[in-house]
Amino acid sequence: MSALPPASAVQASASRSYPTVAAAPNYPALEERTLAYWRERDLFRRSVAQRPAGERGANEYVFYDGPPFANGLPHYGHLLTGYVKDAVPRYQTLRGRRVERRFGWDCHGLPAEMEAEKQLGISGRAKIQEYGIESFNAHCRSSVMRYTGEWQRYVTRQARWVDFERDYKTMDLSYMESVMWAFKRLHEKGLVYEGFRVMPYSWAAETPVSNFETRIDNSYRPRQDPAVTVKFALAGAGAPLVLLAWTTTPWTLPSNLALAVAPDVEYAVFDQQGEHWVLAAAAAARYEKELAGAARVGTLKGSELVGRGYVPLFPYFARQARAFRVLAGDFVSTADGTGIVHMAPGFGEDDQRVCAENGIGVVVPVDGQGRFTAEVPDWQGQNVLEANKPILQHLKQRGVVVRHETIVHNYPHCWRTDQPLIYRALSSWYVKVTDFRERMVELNQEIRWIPEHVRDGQFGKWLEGARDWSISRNRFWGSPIPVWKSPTGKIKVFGSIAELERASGQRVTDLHRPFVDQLVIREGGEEYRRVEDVLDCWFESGSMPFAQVHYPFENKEWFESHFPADFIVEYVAQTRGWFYTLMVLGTALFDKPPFQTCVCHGVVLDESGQKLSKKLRNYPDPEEVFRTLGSDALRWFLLSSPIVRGADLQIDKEGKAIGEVVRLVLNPIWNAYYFFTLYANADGLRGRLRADQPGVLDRYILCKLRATLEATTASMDACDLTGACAHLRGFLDALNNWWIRRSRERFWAPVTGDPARDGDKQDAYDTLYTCLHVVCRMASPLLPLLTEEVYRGLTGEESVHLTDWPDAALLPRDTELVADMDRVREVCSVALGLRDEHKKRVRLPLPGLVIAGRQAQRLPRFAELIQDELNVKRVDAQPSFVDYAALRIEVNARVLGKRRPADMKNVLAAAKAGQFELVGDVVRVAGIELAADESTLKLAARSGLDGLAVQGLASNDAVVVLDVRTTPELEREGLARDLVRAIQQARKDAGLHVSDSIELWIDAPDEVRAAHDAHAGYVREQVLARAVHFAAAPADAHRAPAELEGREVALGLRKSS
RNA sequence: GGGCCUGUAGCUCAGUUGGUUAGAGCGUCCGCCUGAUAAGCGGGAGGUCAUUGGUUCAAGUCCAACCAGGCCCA
Repeated sequence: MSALPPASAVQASASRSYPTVAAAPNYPALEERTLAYWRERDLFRRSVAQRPAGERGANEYVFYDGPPFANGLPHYGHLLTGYVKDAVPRYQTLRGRRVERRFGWDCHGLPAEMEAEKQLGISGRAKIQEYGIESFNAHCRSSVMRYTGEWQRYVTRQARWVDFERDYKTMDLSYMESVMWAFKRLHEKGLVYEGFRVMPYSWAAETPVSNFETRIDNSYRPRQDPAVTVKFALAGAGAPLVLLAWTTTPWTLPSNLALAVAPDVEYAVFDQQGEHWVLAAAAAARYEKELAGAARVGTLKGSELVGRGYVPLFPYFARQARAFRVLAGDFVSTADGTGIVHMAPGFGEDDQRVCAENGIGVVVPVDGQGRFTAEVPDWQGQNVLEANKPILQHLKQRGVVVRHETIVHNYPHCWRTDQPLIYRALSSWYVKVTDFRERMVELNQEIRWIPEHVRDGQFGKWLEGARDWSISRNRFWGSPIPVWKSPTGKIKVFGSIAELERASGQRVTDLHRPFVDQLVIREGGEEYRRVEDVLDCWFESGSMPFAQVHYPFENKEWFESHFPADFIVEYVAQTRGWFYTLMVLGTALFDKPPFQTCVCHGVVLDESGQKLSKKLRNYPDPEEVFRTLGSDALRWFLLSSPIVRGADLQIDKEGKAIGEVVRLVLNPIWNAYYFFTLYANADGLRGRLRADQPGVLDRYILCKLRATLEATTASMDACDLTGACAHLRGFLDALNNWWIRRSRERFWAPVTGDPARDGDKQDAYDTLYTCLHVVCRMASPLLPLLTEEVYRGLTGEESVHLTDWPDAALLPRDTELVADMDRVREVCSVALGLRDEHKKRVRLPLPGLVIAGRQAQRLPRFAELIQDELNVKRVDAQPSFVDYAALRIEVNARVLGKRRPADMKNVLAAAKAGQFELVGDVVRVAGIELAADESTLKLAARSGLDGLAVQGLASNDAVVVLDVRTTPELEREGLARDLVRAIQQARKDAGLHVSDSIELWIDAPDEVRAAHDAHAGYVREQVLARAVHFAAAPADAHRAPAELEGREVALGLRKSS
């Protein structure tokens, strides 16, 4: 295998085993080097290429890229999605799968058009037509790709591997042809129709928006609107009955054609100065003021009102057939308003439906820009929302307004123009989603959602309530609706360019408007012209599984083996967007769920829970984070947080939390690597990949490594990146803060030639090497840049991303050892606590430690380790702790609870109070004899013994007894260690290398000299002193004053040759 | 009005099929340690597990109601 030296090892000398590693690396610089290296080596492509696709793609892991719209710069949300889109495929690649990753661009749609309008300084459909659709679309085409360079830079910098060259664009001719095909297939299946229906409409953008476009991206915002109650006078004989109706859209009153009541609701009649006002009895309390002085004179069921005619409020549509009657409405509630609903079928969904059921037609006296038409001459040309005021004024003058107030409610706004939407009847093309809704609900059960609740919650519920999807937009920049109409209303639908060319007799090289509009089809003496609309761009994003490969015109087999996707990811709101449109088209066209695993991540918020906003600048600049902390830190920060499981994530403005990742994750890996190379180079040794080391410490960490690997594998298999991060961090702690700490001396032990000692040294190298080797591969999807640097430095191989995921079977499994060692760590922790409490510094040796308890017998093999860690002269184990502590009984509630539930209260209370009998092995509590597995004997509390410090373990089944009685010899030894420590610090301050020998001067009180003399060999060996002088240091030596337990010491040292 | 999610230490979050004394990281204070580690270790302070009821021998955990926040839908 060819192996260039890693970038950081350019100056590595031949005699060294490993590159010279910086103690404190500049991560961003390191990342830039690695990115350049990947590029030079074409590693992404090769990492994909080296994995076989398998028979009909059997070995492929299929990933779909949700197309972003490149009209703005990427923000944290995109970066997060990008990290997930990268980490999962990297993992699967290491697992041996082939994972193609093609970048996609969303090009069509309103955002592009709005941007173009802004740039061209024109606004509105009329202006665009005046400007020319051809030039307008040409402008869209170029402006839509404006930020692609920026995107590519961000995506590359975040170390996301994705193919920008074989990308797909929704505006490509091949893509659009596939979309056209999809439309025709739906039409053939009878799933497309043209209808005249009320839908959300943006008068500012002059286009309808689909029901789910209004739901994405928080388009509902508080808005102030008038809320008025107006009087409708019932026609006919008898007392003048007046119905009170409530509305927040006074501008729809001129189009009123009916009133609706709930048939089962009780309506009250009040006599108000001769008029008989009618409103729901439940609503009367809300009108206390208006009804002041009015007497309730009667009660009517809603059904009694149904069918009654009333006097039109306005003259405009007074002659409308069957209109101006009271209808029964199933949607009428008394929760707000009067329980009587004014109906304008042109401007409300319920209104239209109920009116249609009662044979009342639709009137829409409002034009495309939201202005009244000539049908309402009094306000002709006025924007309907602005007309609210004059209309109200007019009605007030006529005395029909009972109440006028202002309310603030959540109202949908156009996501592009920020203007309030209106509801308005329009002609539009629909996908008959309601026809196969049930099937979508079924297929949804086959999808694994992360988080799980999305399946039956947000997404499942949405599917159950799915409505027909309006897919036409009367705009310009988009895929055309491939429908041609004749003057007599006959239609032709085309599903390919070839069909279109045949029918029109013209070459077709572009499906965009206006070219496609010029194609006229003459047949049967009629001229067919295309309906003007273009497709909702969401139809195109939902088409990406097949349109990206120009299916079915090309790549038929490919598509069939690459649908559905194994994995997709986007933020959770895409349940209304991309996830949904994929589902609709996947079900309608192929009767399959379009993806098998879907990760829905949450939203990145600032530290106070606000959405990130460019205006507020309430988040750290991503580029700045890349420049100062690096991409891996940001990646880990995001992937390790619950945001990947759908929760929200708060990010502080300074990016402190990202900096912590450097300290807590990156540095530990780097430091272990640094430590390894430092000594390996000094010793001229290399580490080997092996796992049969006999020492308990090595075996422990290798077992721990295996457990970590197994857990991480399971997490990654489940796309649980957060879990994987947690497992890895746990391991790093054990490796750095236990294994390395306990093993340091093995590394700096001199090479002796004695096989036993040298073998242990090699074991240490091999263990650390193996751990790092496995960690790098395991962490490579989560820290692709850092692990690349470390892995290459360690192995000399080309790339960690070309290797395989480690095999757990090659590592030892010994759960008992792991449990024992974790217990040893706890013993040490407790003993250090005792030392602290008794003010016995660790450098001061203590005579001994006793571990007492049933499990203690397992600990002798760790005695040396403990002795070393705690600086005690001996470690003993005792099977029973009765000599050191009182006992109490701990009831195993789970077990006993099953057998004697009713007695639990008494037993537990007695046990807690320490009331129990112990006869031999039999425990009796509160008169009940407990079986062996129903209780455990534990320590009650620590009890001090003379000269002994005692403390129980957290499990309370063993006790640590530290002998804290010191002797003059021990004090001397402690002092000698203090001396060594001071000299080591001086060495470090003098800038000496760990292997430099020194000449040493000590100017110190007699006690220090005595301590030194008693341990002279130890001191000299520890500090690599060739000679020690008890005198003041010469002028050319490095001098260091020190204080040893209150004694002033003047040290001097000089590197000796 | 409805659905989904969340509410646990100053902050960010874990908390198994209900089981006795609710944890971690960060921050903070004190101490220790330091030939890899702008690091590490030990300890202290910091909690009415949002609230209220219920089920149960036993509730952070299950149920109901309610409050607050987020998302989604009316």
